[in-house]
Amino acid sequence: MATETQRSTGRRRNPATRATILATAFAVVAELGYAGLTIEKVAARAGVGKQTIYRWWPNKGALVLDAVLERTAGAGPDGAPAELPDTGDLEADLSAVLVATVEEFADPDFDRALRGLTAAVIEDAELALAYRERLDGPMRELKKRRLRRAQEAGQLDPDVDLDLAVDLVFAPIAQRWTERSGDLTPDGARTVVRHALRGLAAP
Amino acid sequence: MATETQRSTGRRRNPATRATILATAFAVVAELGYAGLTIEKVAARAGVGKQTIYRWWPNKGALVLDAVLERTAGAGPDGAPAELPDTGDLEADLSAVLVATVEEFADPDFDRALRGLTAAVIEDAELALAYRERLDGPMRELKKRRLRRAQEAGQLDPDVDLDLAVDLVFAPIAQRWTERSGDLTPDGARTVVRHALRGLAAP
DNA sequence: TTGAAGAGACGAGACGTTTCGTCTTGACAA
DNA sequence: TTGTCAAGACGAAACGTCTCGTCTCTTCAA
Repeated sequence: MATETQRSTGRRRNPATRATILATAFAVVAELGYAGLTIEKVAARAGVGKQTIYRWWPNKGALVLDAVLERTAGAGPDGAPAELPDTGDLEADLSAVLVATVEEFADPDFDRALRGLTAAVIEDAELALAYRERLDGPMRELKKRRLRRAQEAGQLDPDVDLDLAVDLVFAPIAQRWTERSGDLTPDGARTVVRHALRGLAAP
Repeated sequence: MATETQRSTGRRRNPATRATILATAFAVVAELGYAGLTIEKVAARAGVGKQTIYRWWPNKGALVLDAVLERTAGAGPDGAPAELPDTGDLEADLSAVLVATVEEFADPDFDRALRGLTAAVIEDAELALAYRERLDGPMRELKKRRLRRAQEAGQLDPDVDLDLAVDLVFAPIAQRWTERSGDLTPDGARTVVRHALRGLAAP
């Protein structure tokens, strides 16, 4: 999946081609959805041979994962933001993160691309592993770090499992997004954080 | 989607054929996943003409929704269970429901079928609407009814929105299932309920 | 009361189209 | 010499539409 660093003889891989393919894949999945995305379509639009795609990505899912990753990684300076905000006010910090997430979902391109990736991840266990390791995992780690500091500061139940805490804070909004079961508003996000934290507070 | 009650001339729809198609569709999606499910495959296995499927279902998604619905509906006597348990102990009642959900997910057939449906729902807004109206909505209504009684009994913050409360209690486990981000255990389910209810308790 | 006429469901499968993933070719860069 | 690249041919599979002949069921006139 394009993460090898092997030195070898022969012509080297063209990074511009890789970038073009990923940008095109993102555009296609944003426009037509995951089901509507076709390797042939991406190849044609990117002005690239099909084999050039098949050489580097085993299937649609891997391609879309890389395409989304390329976009979200662009948020931070060298990959991902190194740390979540920490002003000492846990509720405000988590609200800021969740509100930012809600605003990302409001972008139709990002919404459709992420929907495509999520649909693929649900069915494909192998892709789900790659997704966890490269997208969800790092983000979850940041959340856990922030919560751990709060826990050490006595703002959180010291016995609570941090993975559970992350789920309690972030899953309700994520779930609402996948199932389209309600509006996604900044206010709603803040209310979720308030109640979740109340449930996780030190006794 | 087979809910019309129009009287008309001509041969009537055969309920046995409908049942066979839905059972076959469930089996196929359980075995091969949503991406692996093909109308042709269902038709062949069910011993049915393709047109007989296309006549009644516009696409894969609608077919799988009906197939899953047919199964889950079989749980209750005349459709769905009319009410969630209400022993007066809110935490125990909700834990029982969530533990039952976790156990359903442990059935590989049900797991894969529901994964297929969820994958389709994420991408298809129209199918998502049908899913909400026929599967998620009725279940959510039961949950809200149970929570409303608790609210009236003073066990819950009277100002909290019931939809938010449902999400806070049930989304963490659901999210963990879709993303395969952790084990699904009865104990984990009970812990989620405990903390979620603490966050929703009357102040 | 009956029985022909019509409407629509059904199984079977042919049809043109699209996409799949593999493979080949010739140019080109390390 | 080795590997990347664009281009596209290739057979297999599934798509969704259609036509066919058979079968039930309703309607209506005799």
